[in-house]
Amino acid sequence: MADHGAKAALYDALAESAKALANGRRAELVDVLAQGERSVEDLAAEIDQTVANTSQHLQRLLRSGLVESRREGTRIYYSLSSPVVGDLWRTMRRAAQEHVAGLEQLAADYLGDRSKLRTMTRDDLRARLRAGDVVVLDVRPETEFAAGHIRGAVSIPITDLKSRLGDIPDGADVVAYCRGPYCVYADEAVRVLTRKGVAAARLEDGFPEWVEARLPVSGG
Amino acid sequence: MADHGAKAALYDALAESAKALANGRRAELVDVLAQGERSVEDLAAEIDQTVANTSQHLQRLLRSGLVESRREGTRIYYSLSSPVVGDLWRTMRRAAQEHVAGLEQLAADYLGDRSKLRTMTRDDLRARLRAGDVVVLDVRPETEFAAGHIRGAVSIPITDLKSRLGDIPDGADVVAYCRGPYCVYADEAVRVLTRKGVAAARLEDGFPEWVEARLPVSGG
DNA sequence: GTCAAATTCAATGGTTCTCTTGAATAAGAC
DNA sequence: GTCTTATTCAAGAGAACCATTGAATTTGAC
Repeated sequence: MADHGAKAALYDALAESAKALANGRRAELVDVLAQGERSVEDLAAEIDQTVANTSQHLQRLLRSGLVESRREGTRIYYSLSSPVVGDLWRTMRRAAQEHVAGLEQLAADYLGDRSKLRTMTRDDLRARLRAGDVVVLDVRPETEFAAGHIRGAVSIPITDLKSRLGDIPDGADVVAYCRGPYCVYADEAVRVLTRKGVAAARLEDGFPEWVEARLPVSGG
Repeated sequence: MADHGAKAALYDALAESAKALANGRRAELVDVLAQGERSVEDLAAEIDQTVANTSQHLQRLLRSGLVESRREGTRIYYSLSSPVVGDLWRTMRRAAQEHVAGLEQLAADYLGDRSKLRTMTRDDLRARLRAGDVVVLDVRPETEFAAGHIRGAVSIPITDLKSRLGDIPDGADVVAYCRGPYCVYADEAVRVLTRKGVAAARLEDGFPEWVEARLPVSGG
């Protein structure tokens, strides 16, 4: 290596994108931002941190170039700079899933017992959608649905589900989805629906993965 | 969020895979390991660090699960745990390329002026290989070639290139490749060949990307 | 202009990271 | 057993990271 300084500097810079995501709180932020843009206050509530701390994490992401911001009146909205950032987050999650010790236990601690929840793969759902014999339920907040959703899906935010059970046709077979594989909303929805006697399954992963697989979407 | 502790712990664990790569030296290590297993001493030389420091970085990678090790006599060989790790490294690099400020300059500082080097995409090379009118030159060290290479490629390590120019048929159109888009070997090869009057281009990226694209390989 | 709301800034303390140094281990050769 | 080689361990100093706190800034409403 003739000139190690230059090589080191280059690889340090390449590692910057990993550094930006090398923190649980920032990972949470990117996970939410993968659903669409959000204000600082909103994000702070999502990751259960103070606004000041959230702001600092966002600025770190901003400096790394992985996110962008725009001002609208007194609010500032952050969003992912490009789809590559979502790819990075998902790949990173996949690597952790496969290799990080103890991850399954932590997932179980947070999500509860998933073994009794029926799940469905993207391909299965795609086929069922073609056949038209399934109700696809988007249980994310309304704004995320508006920013983009699985084509043919119906929006009932998880917060409204109990009061809007009447919206679901009798005898329907429901598939619920939300933000991704570690999002609790779809799990919760399946539990609620099953208790009410509605046949329900959870899509294995969420909307961003559906987009990544180039399956049909609406909105946004 | 009912139980933020569990969510935070889960996302901290997901961020572990990013933390493992959130360091320039470890990025260099993974880049080399993507070519095949290596001993600690060997890796230390590659990244121009002390053996002790290299060992500590390797153990960090080991703890994260991204790499594995095996003992052979007095040597210990490290390797990537799975292809997902290579995916992660490449995705991370792509994200940095697209978003990290100043990266191009740092690349130029390390690699020198590439503007005069003819380049070729994977698809181009694939077509030329089918046509059979090109000599593909693997300029990585012999052991990396042995661990796997582009089908039909010839091995002339960059260190031997000047003394083995006779091995290259007269009038050949040469495409050189090495470890990846930030590897200097192929650049150097193209410069040497061009100076000697041999028509030469550099494959845009290296062997791991060729494998990732599921293009034909031999060996390993 | 004043006031309120959303966000950022600046300073602090505790934790983790990173490189260095020199000693300790493990395996093979003799 | 001794010696050599490859690797790891242990301790320490300086830097970077992260959550907290309270003040400062920016914008819009009035």
